[in-house]
Parts: sequence; C-alpha cells; structure tokens
Amino acid sequence: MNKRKATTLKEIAKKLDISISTASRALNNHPDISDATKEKVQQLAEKLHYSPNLFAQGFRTQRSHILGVIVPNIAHYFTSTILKGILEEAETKGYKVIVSESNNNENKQSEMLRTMSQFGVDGILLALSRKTTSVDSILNTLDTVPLVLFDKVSHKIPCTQVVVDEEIAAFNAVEHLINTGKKRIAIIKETENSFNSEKRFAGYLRALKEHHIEVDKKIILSTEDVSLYKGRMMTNILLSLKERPDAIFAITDTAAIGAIKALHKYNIKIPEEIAVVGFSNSIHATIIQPSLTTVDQPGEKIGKTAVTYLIKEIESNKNEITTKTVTVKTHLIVRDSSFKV
Amino acid sequence: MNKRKATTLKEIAKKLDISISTASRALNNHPDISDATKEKVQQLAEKLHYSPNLFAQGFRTQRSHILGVIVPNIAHYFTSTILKGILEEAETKGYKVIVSESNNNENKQSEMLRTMSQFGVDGILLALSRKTTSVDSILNTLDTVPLVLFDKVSHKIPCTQVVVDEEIAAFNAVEHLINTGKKRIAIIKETENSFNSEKRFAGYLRALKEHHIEVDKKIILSTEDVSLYKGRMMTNILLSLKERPDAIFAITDTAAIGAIKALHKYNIKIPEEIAVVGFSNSIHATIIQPSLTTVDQPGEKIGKTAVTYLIKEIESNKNEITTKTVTVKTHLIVRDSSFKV
DNA sequence: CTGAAAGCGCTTACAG
DNA sequence: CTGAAAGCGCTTACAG
Repeated sequence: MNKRKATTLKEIAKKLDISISTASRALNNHPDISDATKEKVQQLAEKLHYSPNLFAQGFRTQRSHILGVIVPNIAHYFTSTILKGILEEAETKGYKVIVSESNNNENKQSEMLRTMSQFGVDGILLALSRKTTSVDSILNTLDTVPLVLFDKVSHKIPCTQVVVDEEIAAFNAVEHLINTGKKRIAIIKETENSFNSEKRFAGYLRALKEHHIEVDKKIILSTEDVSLYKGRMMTNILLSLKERPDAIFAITDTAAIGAIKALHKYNIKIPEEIAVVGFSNSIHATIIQPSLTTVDQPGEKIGKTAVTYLIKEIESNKNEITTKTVTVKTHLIVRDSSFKV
Repeated sequence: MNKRKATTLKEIAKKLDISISTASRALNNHPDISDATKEKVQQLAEKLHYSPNLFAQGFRTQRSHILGVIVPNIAHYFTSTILKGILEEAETKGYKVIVSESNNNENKQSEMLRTMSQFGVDGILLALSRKTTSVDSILNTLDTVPLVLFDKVSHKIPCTQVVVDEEIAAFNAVEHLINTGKKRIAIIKETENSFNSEKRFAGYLRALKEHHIEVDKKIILSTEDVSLYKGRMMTNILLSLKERPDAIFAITDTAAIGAIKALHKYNIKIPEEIAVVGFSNSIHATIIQPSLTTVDQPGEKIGKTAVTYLIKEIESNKNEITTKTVTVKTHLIVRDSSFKV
C-alpha cells in the first residue's frame, strides 16, 4: 500500500512555471508575494488537493505540532475526561496528540519521556505515576522540551502545574458535613503523601480546626491505594471502633463507594447514622444507592487548561522555565449520601 | 526552549573519522559493516546518548511509525479499555499512537481521516461514529493508507474489521435467561440498525426461536440512544403492559442499569419478578444493586487484535485491500440480576 | 516581487 | 568492508 502519490510543491511550481520558493511562500501567505501569484498558486493547490507533507515540514522547521501525553491509566474515568479536554483543545490549536500509559510504573514513565522527547514532540503533558520517587529523568526532559504537569503533580519539578483546588475542595466537603450536624468525621486517605492526598488532608484538618472539632487519630485512616476494596476495609475498621464516626470523608469516590457497600452490609443508615462524602464525581456517583455526595473535578477543563499553558510555553520561544501552579475550581455536589443543609 | 542539541550521526562519524553512511549502517546493524566498526560506533552512540532524529528518519523512509486512532468518545469506558490495548500493543511493536475523538460527528470523522492520512500516519484504527451514512470519505482514505475498523464497524467498507461475537453473545445471554425459567423476555435495542444492535437482536431472535418461544413485538423496544435514561423509560413502558415481561435484555449496560433503577422505583424484585441482563461488563456492573449479569467484552484484546492486523497490513507492502472480519470471543458473567442456573 | 541555493538528518543505491 | 553522493519535501536567509 504505497499509493500516497501526494501532490508536492515542486509539481505545483512546475505547472505554474514559478519557483518552488515562490509556491511555498504563496501558500503560506507571505507578504512579499503578489496577490495574483498567491491566487494562482492557491487555486491550483486546491484543485490538486495539495497538502504539505507535514513530515517534511516538521523536519525542516523542527516543529512537529505533536503533543505527548503520559498518564498512569487511560481507563480511569477521570483521566479519560481530562484527555477529552486535551484532545479538544489541542485540535483547535492545530496540534496532534500522542498518548502513552505509564501504568503507574516509574521506569516506564522515564522511558516514555525519553522516547517522546527524542521523537520530537513539541511539548509534553504529564500526570505523574504513583510513587514517582526519582525526579531526575523528568528534570532531564525538562531541559529539552516544554513540559506541563497535571492532576498528579509534584512541587519538586519546576514547571507549570495544573491542579484542582484540592485543599479548598476538601475543606468545603468536610465543612458541609459539619454544617449538617456531623461532629465525628473520619477520613480515608493515602499512606504515602501524594500531592493530592496531602492537600485534601490539609483541607480536612483546617475544616475541623475552624469549627473547633478535635482531631482524633483513631478515625484518620490511611491506605496505600484508595480503592473500593480498601474503602470497605477501612470502613469495617471504623465500625469496630467504640466510638463510631458519624460521617466518612473518603479522598476518592471509589473508596467512598466501598464505604457505602460496607455500611450496607451492616444495615447502617446513610446519611442518618453515617454520612459519606467522596471526591471526584466519578460516573459511579449516581449509580450507587444512595447517590454520592462528592467533589466535582472538571476533567475537561483541566485538560484544556494544561494544553493552553503548554502551547503558550512552546510558542513563546523563551528558554526559561516557568514554575507556576494553575488551580482549577471544583464544587461540591450534594446528593443523598449526606444531608442537604 | 530550543536546547534540543541532540547528537547527530554526523558528529559520531566525525569523532570516529568514518563516513556518515558507515555510521548509519553500523547503528542499523547492516551486515556489510565489520564487527569492529559496529562496536566502535555503537559504543560512542551510547556514550553520547545518540538517538536518531525520528522525524528525519520518518521523512526519509516515508514511514512515520505512527498509528492514528479515531473513536467516537474517549471517555466511554469500553472505548478507553480498547485504547489501553491499542497503546500497549502499539508500544511493543514500536509504534506511537495519535488519538482523536469524532464526538459521533460524521463530518468531523471525515476531516480527521483526511488530516491523519495527510499527516502521514502509517495506518488508521477507526471505530465508526454513530449514524455514519456516507462511507465515501472512508473509502477515499482507504486508498491511501491501511485502515482497520473495530467495535463500530460496517460491512460497506472493505477492510479488516475487529468485532466481538455479538450474535453469539446475545444468544447466550438470552438463552441463559430462558434456562433460568424466563419465558417472556423483552429486549431494549437501537432504532437505527447499527452493526452491533442488529447482531445482538439477531442473537435474541435465534435464542427465542431455538427454544420455541414466540416473538412478541410489544416487548421489543427500540430507542435512538441506548442510554441509562432511555433504559428507564423503556422499562416504564414495559411495566405498563398488560402482560409484563419476566426478563429484560438490554443491548447495553447503561440501559440495563436504567432498567434496574426503574424496577427499583416500582419495588419489583430482581431477578424474581423481572431479571435483567446487560451487555458490555462496564464498571458499573458491580456497583449497581443487584450486581448486573452481563456480557463481558474484552476491550484490551479487541484493541490489541486491531493493532496486530493493522501492522500486519502496513508491513506487508501489498497494495491489496483485505476484507476480513476478525471475531473476538466474549463470555457471559452471571451476577445477581438474574438467577444462577 | 521572485529565484537559486543551502540545508534540516537521515538512508540507500552505486561504486570501488 | 567503506565512502561519496543523491535525495526525501520543505523553508528561508540571501541576492537581485
């Protein structure tokens, strides 16, 4: 299959008896070229279905108009939502998007960064894999190609980072519980201090503090992966406590759903006995019974924002590295797993 | 940001005082080159972190090693699952993947096909947008670049198509209901005859026929988009019937979940009064109460298979077009929305 | 306003 | 076993 007998600039130039340079410039609307010539060239190009060989162009100009995206897991709903935003924004700006999955594997992530920069993408969008401990490979690629971090970020990397207002969102979620009369609010968070978990925990603490509620370590539970299964397990632990909590704030929707499943098992009334709040507004949130109160994270907006900043960096040919955290707003969606105020 | 001061072949050649040609060949393990030279070159290349400029290489060889993927909606779970398979297989075969969303918009789909083929992808993976009526633009790109259809396919397009054993899967699902004693099985399907809907309906009919159950048009419901909302509506209709069905086979998990929600509302016991079976094994299937009996479609396998066939076509430089339907097996997962046999 | 020429980094017939 | 040279299709200083 090698029929790609595309029209080239040369052919156009020949037919019109002009030079290739002129043809090229006419097509690119160069101010030097006369209107008459431009029209002539552009018409013929149209007629012949001319389209520039983007590979030649990219090779020549050292600009591929390709953006590389690396995410831990593409089948994660929130991630695919961000990707949607990335694709849309990139397309309107005239960029193509190459996608890769790190599978939460740090080595793979490093390798992908290398491959992508070597491939010649104009910029990279990265959501850090879990437990990214060695930042070296990232700093390295940062030297060669613009890079923007989103969702899973780290302040150890000096670059633009697009995140959600994690701390405020968590604060609002917990305050909402307090406002509905809950006084003993448990949290299910991550063991390792990821950026997200840390911020959400900080929001939790601040809400308690501002409302003069004492922190009780017995109802602060940590787990390595905040999964449905772990949500269940943690909730079982909470239920075994002498003083049960009257609300659970899970740092993740899946863990919140695990909590709900555990509460179901013990026939505990939600939200009367124990309210549950999640984080993410995943698609499950309205499938589960009762529907889940949770923080809505605007995935598409995050994606679009990340692309916008990345392209800005690409097109401002400055060699400097921007360190800047862009925060996208979230809002709490109150559903049936907590009381309305 | 233009520090990409990558090592080039020229530099390597110069340092070793050999020609660029030799350096190139040494790196590519060309049989003509002596082992001594090869080693020398490869060692230096390693030391200098040489990596070929893939754009130059692609430009020269007319091979980009990029695959283009076009899907209706990337945030659809099943789709993201397929994508996962595509990414993985492509990576192991040394291809990058450009992803685009058609948003179920036929014009956009055509445009993307054009852009991709003009961009110079080596092959295209396409899941048809809903209501793709005009096949022309697809036939056109089929002339210029290998293309494989997956999931949403059409036999109007002469190319390799990777699908699931839709008819058999539906047959098994309906037969399962029959085996558990259900006699009056409703179906919720699509109005327009998409490939998927048509096959699943055929499987439904065959199961009834083989078990000598009469077809009753009153419990064959069609809707344009087989969504959760529509699943609910259709179920309401079924419940208003004089002779209610004792089972519902929804062509889609989301519609099945809509059905379950509607049945909940009327306090109808699942599966005792009415059993429900879906299709897809979406992530919701175990979140909903009762958990959903459904057909598991191996998304990753579909993705991998599609890539395998596409690359085969790309690398066999034959100019001929293969028309071939590859079927990936599914299996029924029996959960709580239907009886175990 | 237009053209000749160099060159982006690589591969590959051709020659020896 | 190695090298000189052409060329992939384009853009862009330079010259006029």
